[in-house]
Amino acid sequence: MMEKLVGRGQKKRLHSNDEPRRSPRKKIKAETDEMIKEEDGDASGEFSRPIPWKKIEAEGLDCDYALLFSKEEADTLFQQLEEELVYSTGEQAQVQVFGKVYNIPRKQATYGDAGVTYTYSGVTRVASPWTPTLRNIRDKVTNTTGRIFNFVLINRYKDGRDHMGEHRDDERELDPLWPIASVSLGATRDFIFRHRDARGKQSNRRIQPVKLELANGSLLLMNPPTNSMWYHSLPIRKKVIRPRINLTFRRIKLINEPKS
DNA sequence: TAGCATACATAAGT
DNA sequence: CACTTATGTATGCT
Repeated sequence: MMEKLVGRGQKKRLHSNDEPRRSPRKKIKAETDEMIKEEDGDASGEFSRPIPWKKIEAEGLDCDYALLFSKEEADTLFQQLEEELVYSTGEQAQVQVFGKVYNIPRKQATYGDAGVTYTYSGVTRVASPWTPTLRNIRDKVTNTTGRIFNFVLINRYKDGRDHMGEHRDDERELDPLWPIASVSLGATRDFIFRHRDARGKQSNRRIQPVKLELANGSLLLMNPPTNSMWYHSLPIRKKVIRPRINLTFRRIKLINEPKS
């Protein structure tokens, strides 16, 4: 149970087949340098603020990454959320997988506009009303991306043992043409994408996984068709001892008039 | 080495 | 009926 911690270069492990460092200050890492392009604050673009974005691309994968909050801002937001948020308990904190019931290895909460619901592994959750801090973060994301979101799924990982298995966010109630905006607060965690055709034993395709570090105060935009082509996961990292709160802002289609 | 990371087999319901 | 997501186990890496 106890950690032996002692920081032995946690960051380096992401570079497995290492090459000479061409850009030592990169805040995120991918398998190849080609996947990441600097897009330093082109304010003439569709984004309203000159934040340095990084583009992460692979076959069918399209993400934008930026540091949205300073460390001080992020730490404050984290503490405010720790006081404000109420996480699911009881049955709402369990998942039924293949007939077996498991406790979710993390904590979850759902907030959003009135009337929005979200179904995850057969369990429907109702969005609680936005809290002040969530509104702040949501508005910052909207101002930065030009996108409006009506829902946020929050996952809290108390340490590196809390995790999330490989999955796609491709629920039917999600607008497939809308990006998902993922805000990270607290401990840095590894984040792994795997192409859907590169899973399992007998997949002919050898598409390398894309590995990122999601830092305190960062925003990761997952643009279509990333979420249908790639699975993602937040793997166990036993050396991580601090908590992380992740907020994934989404657009949920209102299910008033479902198509038969 | 011991411990960690990763890949895969596996569970039964929709 | 293809797909689901967490756990357990095997194996490789450092």
